[in-house]
Amino acid sequence: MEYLATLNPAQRAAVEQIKGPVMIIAGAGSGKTRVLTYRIVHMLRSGADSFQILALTFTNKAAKEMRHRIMEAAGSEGRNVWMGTFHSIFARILRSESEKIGYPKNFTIYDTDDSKSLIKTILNENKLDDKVYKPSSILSRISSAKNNLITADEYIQNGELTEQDISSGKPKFSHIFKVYQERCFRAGAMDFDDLLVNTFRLFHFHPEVLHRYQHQFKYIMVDEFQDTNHAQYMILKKLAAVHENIAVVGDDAQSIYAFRGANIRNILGFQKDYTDVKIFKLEQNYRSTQNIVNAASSIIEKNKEQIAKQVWTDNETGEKIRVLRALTDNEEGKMVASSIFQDKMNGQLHHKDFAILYRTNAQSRSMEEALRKINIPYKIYGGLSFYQRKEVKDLLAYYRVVINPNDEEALKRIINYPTRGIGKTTLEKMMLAADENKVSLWTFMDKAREFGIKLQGPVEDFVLMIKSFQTLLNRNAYDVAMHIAKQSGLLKALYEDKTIEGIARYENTEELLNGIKEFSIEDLIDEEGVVKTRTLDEFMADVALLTNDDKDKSQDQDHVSLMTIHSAKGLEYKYVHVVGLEENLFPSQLSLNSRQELEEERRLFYVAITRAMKKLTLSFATSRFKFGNIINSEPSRFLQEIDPKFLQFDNLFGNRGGQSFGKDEAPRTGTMTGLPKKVLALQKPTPKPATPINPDFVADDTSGLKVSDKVAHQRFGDGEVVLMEGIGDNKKATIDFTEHGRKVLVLKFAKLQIK
DNA sequence: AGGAGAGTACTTTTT
DNA sequence: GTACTCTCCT
Repeated sequence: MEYLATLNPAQRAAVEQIKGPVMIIAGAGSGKTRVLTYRIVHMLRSGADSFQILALTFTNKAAKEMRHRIMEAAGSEGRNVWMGTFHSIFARILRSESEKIGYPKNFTIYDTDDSKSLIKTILNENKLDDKVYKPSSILSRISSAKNNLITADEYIQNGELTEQDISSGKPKFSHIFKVYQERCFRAGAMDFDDLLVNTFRLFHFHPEVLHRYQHQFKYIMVDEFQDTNHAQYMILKKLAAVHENIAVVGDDAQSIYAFRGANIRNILGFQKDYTDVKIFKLEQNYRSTQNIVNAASSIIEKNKEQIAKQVWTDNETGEKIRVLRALTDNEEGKMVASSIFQDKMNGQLHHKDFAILYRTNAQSRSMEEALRKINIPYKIYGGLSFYQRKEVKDLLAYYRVVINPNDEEALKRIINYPTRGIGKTTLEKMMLAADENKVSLWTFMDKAREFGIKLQGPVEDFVLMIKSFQTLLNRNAYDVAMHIAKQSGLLKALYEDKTIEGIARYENTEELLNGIKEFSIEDLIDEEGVVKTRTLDEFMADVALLTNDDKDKSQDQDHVSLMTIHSAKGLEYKYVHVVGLEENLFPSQLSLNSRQELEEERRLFYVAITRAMKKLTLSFATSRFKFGNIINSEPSRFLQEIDPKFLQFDNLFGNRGGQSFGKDEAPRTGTMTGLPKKVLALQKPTPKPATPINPDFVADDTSGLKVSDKVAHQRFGDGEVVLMEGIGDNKKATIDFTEHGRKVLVLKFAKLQIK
């Protein structure tokens, strides 16, 4: 039991308690993954069979990481542990049981795009305005109903819910929900949420199936428990009901998925549902310096809703947290890039020791540009997944249709791609007729004669082509995949496109085919030693659940990592830059409506800063591109919530730190340099823009403004133009103000008098 | 039916 | 700025 010796008392106690309900509250950087891994090792050493262990995570990344660590610690024994995301494990169960609840074995998994596309179709057919019924918000409402295990029929019966829809101007919502569900079912398709709902239904209506899994999973572990939603928790409770060896690990301070239905209250519910629960708190942080840990604590204590715990560390005090101020988002990128360059040189570090974290994917652009300019290798994580690229989805859609022709979303994608003379009108007519007859689009096309309709030649040809592909399905996955890619004409269409993007698309398609090739040569050998051919439907089984890092080989290359804070959860880097600390960006404008949402943003910030081991740098820009034009931005309130004794204000470029935001800037000293006074004012509810000094101030027309013109600004007083740049609405003037220093003003907004 | 050009709406976060 | 949608022309 040598592995136990490396643990601290709290960790060790949590590892050794493998029986009964257990809750582990694990602060950031407290060795949570280690505890989870060693717990599994401990189970195996205590005589458990690996296939009796179920370990659930929330993201692919976390699952992959844990699998890796277990293989490391427990060797090949670890291979049989049931480990994966909720969605992938439940998909696996449903693959073998789906017929019991009326779905085909080869059911399709609709991704978000498929779901939205189906919703758009339904809106169209019902002549509903997609400005009122926005597909994304319809989908998220359907999703949240499902996450709470509310069926479409129950929804319609529920007066409170339908009342909400009426008052929000969407009285038809419940109808859309119902039709959506019927259409998914008819297509033999489950969306992401259905994987949970249907697992619950399976267990609920088929006790014998539940019984089997209850007995199989003697030990259950759940990572990131704070991120589970109601449906997931209800399934867990069912699965754990026989052995009750269920351990949940989580940190309420890192709950960042409430927007997706995650329910922190599950943590409280767990304590109520299992009164004999043993609770362990992991509070010692092994990851970060004292400055970082303490700064993080000073942030998170602003939240009202949380479980009391004291995260602390034995590590060195470390450097202060650096705060950088930039004029524009592009300049922020330059600052971050050159700061990485300098730190790397000074500290003899690798690029992979650095990460840049941001709130929204759109922010990656300015960082990328700056890194590229000074030749720093980088890699963007997240963003558009390989499997979400149009050309990849197109080819996958062929495979989906061949495997499950009722898959209407896939069918719609490929029926006229490459173009084969089946236009929009024909398609819509057929879809309407199919719906009237309550059959799938494919069934209608296939059996058109029985409905007394003669289809156009191209449609008949298409049906025959798909059927010919279907006869090949029991062969080797790669052979079939390649055959379809060629015979459908898709590969040819892509090959003929010689634009840069076209070539990239062709290469992506090739990459997908290569992936299938790799998959297909991993022959399976069964107990009798017979080599089993890997088929295309096996490859396709959970392709909808895969994300970028599932096919990523270049893990250990030396590059700076760029990602959203959400996808950084669970990771750590020596040097971390959190960028875009501006009001309306972080915290997001959309989160300012309620305290709950603001607290989630704050937890997100907490997650961001606790990723850093050695040094943390925060940055913000005072103006930034949005919707194609420049908007001014103010520093985030979060900057201000950090106890200033942990902060240090730096100015990498020139002497801008002494500049002010407002007119009433007092001289600053020492580490306070650059601390915007205006930020302090943000503590008050809504900061009003500064009132004009001179109410009679009248601005001149500045269209003819040029360098060395003398001007006056209503707040900054007198100054001289030193630089003009940009055209049209983006025309900017750099002006040296006598009392307020140098500023760049966008003429469209700036009120200036020419002297 | 299909493509090109113009117009518009948009940016949270992920399975 | 971009991605998607709509409309108009061939």
